[in-house]
Amino acid sequence: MKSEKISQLTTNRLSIYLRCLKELASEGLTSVSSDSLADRFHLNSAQIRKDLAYFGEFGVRGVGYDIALLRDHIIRILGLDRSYNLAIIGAGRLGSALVDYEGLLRSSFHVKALFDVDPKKIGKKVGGITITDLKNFQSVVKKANIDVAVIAVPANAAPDVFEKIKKAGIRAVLNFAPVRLNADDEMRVRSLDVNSGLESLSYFLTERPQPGDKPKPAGKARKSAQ
Amino acid sequence: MKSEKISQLTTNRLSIYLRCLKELASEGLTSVSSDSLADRFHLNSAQIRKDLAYFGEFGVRGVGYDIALLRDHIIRILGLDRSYNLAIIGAGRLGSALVDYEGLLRSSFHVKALFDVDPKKIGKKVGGITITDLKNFQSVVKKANIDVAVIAVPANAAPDVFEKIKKAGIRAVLNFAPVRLNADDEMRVRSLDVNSGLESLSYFLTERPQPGDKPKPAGKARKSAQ
DNA sequence: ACCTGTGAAATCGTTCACAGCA
DNA sequence: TGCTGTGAACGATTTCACAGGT
Repeated sequence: MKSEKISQLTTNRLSIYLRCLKELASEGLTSVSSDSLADRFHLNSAQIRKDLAYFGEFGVRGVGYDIALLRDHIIRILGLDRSYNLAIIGAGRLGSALVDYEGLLRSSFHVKALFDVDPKKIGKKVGGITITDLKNFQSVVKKANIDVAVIAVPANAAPDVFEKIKKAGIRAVLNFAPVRLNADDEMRVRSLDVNSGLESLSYFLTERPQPGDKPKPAGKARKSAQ
Repeated sequence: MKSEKISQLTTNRLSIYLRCLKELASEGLTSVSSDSLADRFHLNSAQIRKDLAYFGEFGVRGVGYDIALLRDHIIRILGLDRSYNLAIIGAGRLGSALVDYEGLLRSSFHVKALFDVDPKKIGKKVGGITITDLKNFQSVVKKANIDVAVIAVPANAAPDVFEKIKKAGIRAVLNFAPVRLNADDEMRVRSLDVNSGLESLSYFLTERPQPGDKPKPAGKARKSAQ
């Protein structure tokens, strides 16, 4: 508990716990122990306790956690007790889908701007948001007080867009393009990348006969079949 | 080296290395050292070497790695040298966007079926794929030899859809719904969850004054201010 | 009796540093 | 000399197991 650094693994799990607590709350439950929470959602109870302990003592020994209370604590810890303005770059199918994604409606995140470079799209509306020319990115971002940029453009356009985001001083990026974006320490990029997801599934489906009967030497021409 | 278990972190990085190698190859380069690869893409060269070493000796001491060769090795390791049939469940904006997502076009993954429950959608086409009634899931999955299911339905529908996927014997799932799906060991679920992504950004943006000056005891009523 | 919070142990992952090959 | 492959050191994360509240 001292002022240690909190690992990202921990905060990602807080996000999961929050979702679980919301589900329990919606069932009308009021209290839960780390064990029952773990059983129900396939988590580890010691880890739940440890994760929470980094931030305070939210439970009562012998009793468990008050669901509503713990939920609100996690909301505060994650910074979800305020609202964030999003800008989406790329008004293709994905970008448009995000504008009125149901999950965003009840959340702390609100789409305030949608950009594209296609003159045929600029000026049109998607879910109440007018598509703006990417040329005006910087000024619109300032005016709308954007906190988070969402990259929903094709891979080849993503690096340029990322530079624009950097220049505009936006510190948080959600990236859907299948590219590596090199962020400095001032920024945080989260990539939700369909390809990586599928590739990891591919590895899982590839039943390796043995994970360790590998080909041997490298070299360009096999020295001889011998 | 020995038949150790390969960590998921390693295979995820292979996916990244693959992307990097493709980029280098497209620039006409033929050879690269772990150091230059690391510099260029902000990776760690020792880690690259170690990750690769789990699967074989792909490099040449004093020289480096042959880009095309290493790329092909990783493709084989990840099981990307064959093709996979996808079924997408949910023909909303997200599901439809995925059907002709550019990233999928040049990949090993091919959308073979698209399901929905909405009678108004069933029978219509999206990017060459006819939307099928979810009722026929099991039989269509068998006929089309589906390897991977993609969940693109609202959160409340996701658990039922997941059960259907399980019953149909599909072992790999890409989940876009913001819910926890409890997979057994036979299955692998990868969740690409917009909400978790945003919540992790939210934590990052929440400048904690000190990560460790927490509230203290819990308990319902403070015993006294004393 | 029950359940949290937490040191200590165990496990897992990363980085170092260098032997050995081209 | 240059760069890989790899034990060994280090660091991070998870799990155990129990002291201490209620």
